[in-house]
Amino acid sequence: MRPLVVIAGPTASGKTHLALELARRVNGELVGADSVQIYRGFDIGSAKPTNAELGTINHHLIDTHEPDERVDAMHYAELADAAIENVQRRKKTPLVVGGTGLWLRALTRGLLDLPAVDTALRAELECEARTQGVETLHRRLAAVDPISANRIHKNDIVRVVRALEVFAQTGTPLGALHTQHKLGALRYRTLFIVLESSMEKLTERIEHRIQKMIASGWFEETRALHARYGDTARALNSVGYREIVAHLKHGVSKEETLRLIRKSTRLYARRQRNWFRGEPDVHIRADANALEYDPLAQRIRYHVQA
RNA sequence: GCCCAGAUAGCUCAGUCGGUAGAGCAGGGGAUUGAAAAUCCCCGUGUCGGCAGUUCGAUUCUGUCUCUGGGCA
Repeated sequence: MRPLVVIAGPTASGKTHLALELARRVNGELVGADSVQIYRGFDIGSAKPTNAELGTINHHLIDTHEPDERVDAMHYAELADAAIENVQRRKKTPLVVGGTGLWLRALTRGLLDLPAVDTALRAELECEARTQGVETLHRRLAAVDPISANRIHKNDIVRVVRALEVFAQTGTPLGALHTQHKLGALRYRTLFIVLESSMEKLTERIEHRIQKMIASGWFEETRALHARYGDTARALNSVGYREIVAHLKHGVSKEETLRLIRKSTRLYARRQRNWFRGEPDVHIRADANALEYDPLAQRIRYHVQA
């Protein structure tokens, strides 16, 4: 197993900054793990590292896909495996950095071994959920996969649809597969760093960052993306972008839009914190400021060379 | 100075024909196995402005005081 550094944590916790700092010290390259940064054009609102910040540091899986393409967790993991191999072949250290928990888990531990998503089937189920109500689908799920039905709330359209989809594709209840699979062991020798911060501090940083994004033209960026891709870009439904789209389409005031962006960003940060809090095999949990300098670089060098 | 309307959760307010109260917003907690920045779930005790009176019992009725808004001088 080859070594790998993973830097995760909530939005605005300083992941990118730390990753760039480390990349310089350990001769590393960035491998993104971010479900919005992977799309071209989503620059300002996703806090994508700028060319100036990157300098000579190479990056992978950032800016690699068109907004109307579809990348899911499993596909990401395959792409990331390839990117990591590529970096390692050149005797450099991959620094996986991002806040998309499921993608990181897919990469570091693997998901269930299942057939690729059948988009037609999914669209059909979604349509049924919309016309007949999710509860109807949930009842159907209870008949074929009681374990999942019991675990998934009847309003959780994403998971109800996914479970029905898996059963339709494989004939096996997803619930049964889950009980067998558990969480796999780490697929790489990994130094897993999770950045943590109090909500107060995070809120402050989020506020500051949003101001900066607006000043850099986030509204204009969103307007252009929406004009070009409309509903075909799923990332337009992500934190901030979705609020700006509502402003453009339904005339929500700018003040109200900013208020809503702040709110959903904070909620998002909390969701991420919850996710990473429960993640096993994390080696370092700390505030980014405590990690920027030598002790960490030393440990990483040690870890990587060991 | 007089008249009227208010004073209840962090904010805006509802309500209790007298038995100590609940919505929205704000805020908080949690789930998460190919949509994941997605999707979903859970959480409301506060001298009911102060004091006194009536009452078995007052946030509710009465009086008074304070503050706020509006009107008249």
